[in-house]
Amino acid sequence: MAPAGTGRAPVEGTARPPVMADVARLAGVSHQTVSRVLNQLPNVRPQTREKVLAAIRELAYRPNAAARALVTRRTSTLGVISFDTTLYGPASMLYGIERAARHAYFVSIASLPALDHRGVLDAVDRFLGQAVEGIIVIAPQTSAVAALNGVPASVPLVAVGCGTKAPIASVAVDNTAGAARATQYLLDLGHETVHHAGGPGSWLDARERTDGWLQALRSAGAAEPEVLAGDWSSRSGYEIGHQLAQMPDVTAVFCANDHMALGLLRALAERGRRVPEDVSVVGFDDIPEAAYFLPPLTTVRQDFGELGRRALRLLVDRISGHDSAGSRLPVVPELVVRSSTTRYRH
Amino acid sequence: MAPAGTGRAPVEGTARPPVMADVARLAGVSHQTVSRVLNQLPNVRPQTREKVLAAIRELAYRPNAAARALVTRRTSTLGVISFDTTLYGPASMLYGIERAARHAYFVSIASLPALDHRGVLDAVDRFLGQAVEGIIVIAPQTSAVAALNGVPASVPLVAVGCGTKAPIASVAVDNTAGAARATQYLLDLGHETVHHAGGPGSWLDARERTDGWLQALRSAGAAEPEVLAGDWSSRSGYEIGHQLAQMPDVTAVFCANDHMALGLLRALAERGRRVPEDVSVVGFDDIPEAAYFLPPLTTVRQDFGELGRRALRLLVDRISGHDSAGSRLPVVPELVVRSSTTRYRH
DNA sequence: CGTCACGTTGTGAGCGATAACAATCACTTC
DNA sequence: GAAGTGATTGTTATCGCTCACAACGTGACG
Repeated sequence: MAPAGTGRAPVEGTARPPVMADVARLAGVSHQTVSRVLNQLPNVRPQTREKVLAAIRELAYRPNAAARALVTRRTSTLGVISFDTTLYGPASMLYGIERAARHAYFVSIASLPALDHRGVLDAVDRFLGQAVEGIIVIAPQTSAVAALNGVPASVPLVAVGCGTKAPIASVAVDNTAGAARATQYLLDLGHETVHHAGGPGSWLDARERTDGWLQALRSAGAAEPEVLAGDWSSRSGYEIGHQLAQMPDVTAVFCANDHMALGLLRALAERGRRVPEDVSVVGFDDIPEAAYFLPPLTTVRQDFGELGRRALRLLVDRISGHDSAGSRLPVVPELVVRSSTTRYRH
Repeated sequence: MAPAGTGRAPVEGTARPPVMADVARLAGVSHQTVSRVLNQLPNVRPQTREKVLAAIRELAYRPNAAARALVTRRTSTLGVISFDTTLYGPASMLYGIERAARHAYFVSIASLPALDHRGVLDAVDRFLGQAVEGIIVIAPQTSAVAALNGVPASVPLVAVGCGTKAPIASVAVDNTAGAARATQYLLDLGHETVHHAGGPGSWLDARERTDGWLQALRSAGAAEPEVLAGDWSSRSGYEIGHQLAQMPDVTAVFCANDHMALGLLRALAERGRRVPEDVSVVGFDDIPEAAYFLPPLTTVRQDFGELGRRALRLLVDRISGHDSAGSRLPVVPELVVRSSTTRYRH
């Protein structure tokens, strides 16, 4: 047989991946019928469908995503922008998002070393170039939220873990309630007041936790000690611990997160202040290791995975148009009592 | 002016994003010239280039990634398959990879709850459907490596953190050397032998660390205690710690990772065995918190970020054809001495 | 027995970019 | 002054798929 004039000759060396036309030829149908089978459209005779499926298997055919995206204008891709995914919180949220999204979307990531205005906008721009269908920003810093306001609304965008009062679609943990709960618990134990090792002021979560702590103190009429601000790291907790250890009236400390609490515990131990006998300590997050600190840490549990799943649900709702307010309700954190806290004896 | 018969009328409501032809029309050139400007091809008059760039800016034009991918057969996308990205190691590697890749690639992720044969193959398949240009597998488990052997070589694939002896292209930390170094250090401090809280046997890293420990013991002629295997978690370290605390001859313990060491420290403290006076403890990884354990942990530092970067370099080399063996050299970990270890007094 | 409806299948026209090639123009160069 | 050279620009085909619509066959119905 002379080669047909249809163009593509079956070259030996270059194993070009099969395309829909190849499947159609092998199955003895038109390319459109193959497309119908692929997209599960009705009105294909079962027998025909079987032939097509067999041809697909035989050729190990895989539809070309780019060609499909070109015509449907859907990429089935979401973008997640996150600050340092090495941290437990962001990593857990990312994990929750990806697990929930994978059955319907690809998840593309952008990890930023800093959530400055420029970085966030660049990341959004990159994703728009990739034609993602939606973007989730794990944006715990005020600067990030500010940047998001400057984003054109050409693509659905959801923020997560950026405080409950952000002016954009978002899901969040009720940091304020969690912090108030922890503080109240310490006051109920008889402590006259509670000191606070705070997070960095540029983070909404940190501010809200400080707010919750302050609210609890005020409604109890307790003294309001100055906040010692750290940066979430154990190192900063350690430094704050040394400062607090010098103040004899400190009997209870609420830390902005568990890592800072770890550093604080070490500083107190070095100074000979026993926990919980002399000082009670509470953390925030309930990282998996918190139960194995010395002593095991009383802390406020955040369900990061659930947060990620809710963010995804909210985003999918926005992509499809119907905006369900339900998934925006803040996730309420829960106090986990361990042995780093005890009743204050006068 | 009557609307031209070129088809697309400028509809008011449906703001269709601008395409290359729109830019060309506005700039008064052909779409090909626009393409040339976009792809930085030579032989475009500076003046023309400026006109085109101005039109691009005015329309806020953004090239359509799908259309480009369709014709170039390049998606500028990489896939990263990882086991539980919540863990510090995988999260750090992912971070390193993404940071290194972003200037040239999009990074799509797949987090698996378990690295079984099926899950890995599914993830690879998903990525092939997305037409990624390469895949990195953060595959620390033997089962994952086994699964990778069954993958068709249609796309470049690199494994990272899967031990140094895996039969596929990979980069890794020299776990064996690190473990031997830690063990030798303890022996040099005068300990007659070193006990080992091991990781799960299904992980190559765990096996290699156990190997290194064993090698060091053997070459020193020391006794070889039975390995107590955990699962990386603080909880398992805690349980092993309770077992070891009952054995009076235990004076030094090498833990497979820092989290297990944390649990072990707590168990020893509960049993009244002081660290380092009664028992010296060494970890592995040097997570940021290790310096703030009680006492601060002597450990073996792994540079996960560097590992991620090397994995990316190796993958890019393979994509472009020239396979540089250089980046395959194992990363040598470093012993970080803190106060959880001390000389053994007879 | 013609017509209509419906289930099933095929045909042709794009989607928005790049690649290959042709066309034009300003200068040399002999 | 004709031909050749290289820079610049335009024209057309093509990537692999989905969409809109046309065409076909079959049975129900008047």
